[in-house]
Amino acid sequence: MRLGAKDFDLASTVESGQLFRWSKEGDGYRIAHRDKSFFVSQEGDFLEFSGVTAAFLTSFFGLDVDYAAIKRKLSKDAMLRTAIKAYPGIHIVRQDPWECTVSFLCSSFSNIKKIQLNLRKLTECFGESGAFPCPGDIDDHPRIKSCSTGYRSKYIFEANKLVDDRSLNALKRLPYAEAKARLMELPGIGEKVADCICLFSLDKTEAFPVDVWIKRVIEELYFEGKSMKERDVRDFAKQRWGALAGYAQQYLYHWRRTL
DNA sequence: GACCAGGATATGG
DNA sequence: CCATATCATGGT
Repeated sequence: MRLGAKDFDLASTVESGQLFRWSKEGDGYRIAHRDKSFFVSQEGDFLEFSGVTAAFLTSFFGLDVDYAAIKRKLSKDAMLRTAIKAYPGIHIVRQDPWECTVSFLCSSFSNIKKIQLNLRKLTECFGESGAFPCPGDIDDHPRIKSCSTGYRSKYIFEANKLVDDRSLNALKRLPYAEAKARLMELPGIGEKVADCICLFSLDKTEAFPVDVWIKRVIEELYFEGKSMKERDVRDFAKQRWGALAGYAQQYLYHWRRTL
């Protein structure tokens, strides 16, 4: 199937650290998410895809969002304009909240390769016929640990007992601050992980996850390399970009990492 | 508020 | 082969 995708870059969107269960396949990507597995490739302004509906893909990759308008506003910032020019087609994905939660519980003090390994093993270990396990299914602590999750295993084990799809999806209807506060009630979810879940699965575009890379790039571009507190980085982003802070984060993150 | 453990992988020397 | 860095959090 074929779908128009203007102002969208599949490669940088998939490879910008939002998604973990994907691999290159032929001239495109095989992407797994919850119970879905689909193939996508891009030729110019069109996506060639199979395994999901066009409606799913449109929502998943945010093809219904006016990125031209977002970039126009953010490009008033000279620093940000450079990052946007480097990868102008990056989109924020709309993930499933549960898979997103488990993914970023795995992410703490880790790296992308290892997170991918964790999620591959968790899916093999607890999932049914290749699908990502549902809330309630990841219920064996020693086996979670055997998925190379280390000290994060107890967080995954607890989160699996404490949430379900309905409660997580209900967070989409709450204001950002409330959704984030609810997520942070779960063990292992602090400010950074909560912001990732808000931005990548709950449509909270004002969320600004602060990791080592974002902290570094904000210090370099806006504060002459002087060391900042994470709290101050978040406050700066909120003040400067407001509801578009999440988009700014993604452009800056991918640009700085691929420098 | 600053420091530290905990667990595994990839990369560079 | 060893040293080092890695998309943080919770406890002290």
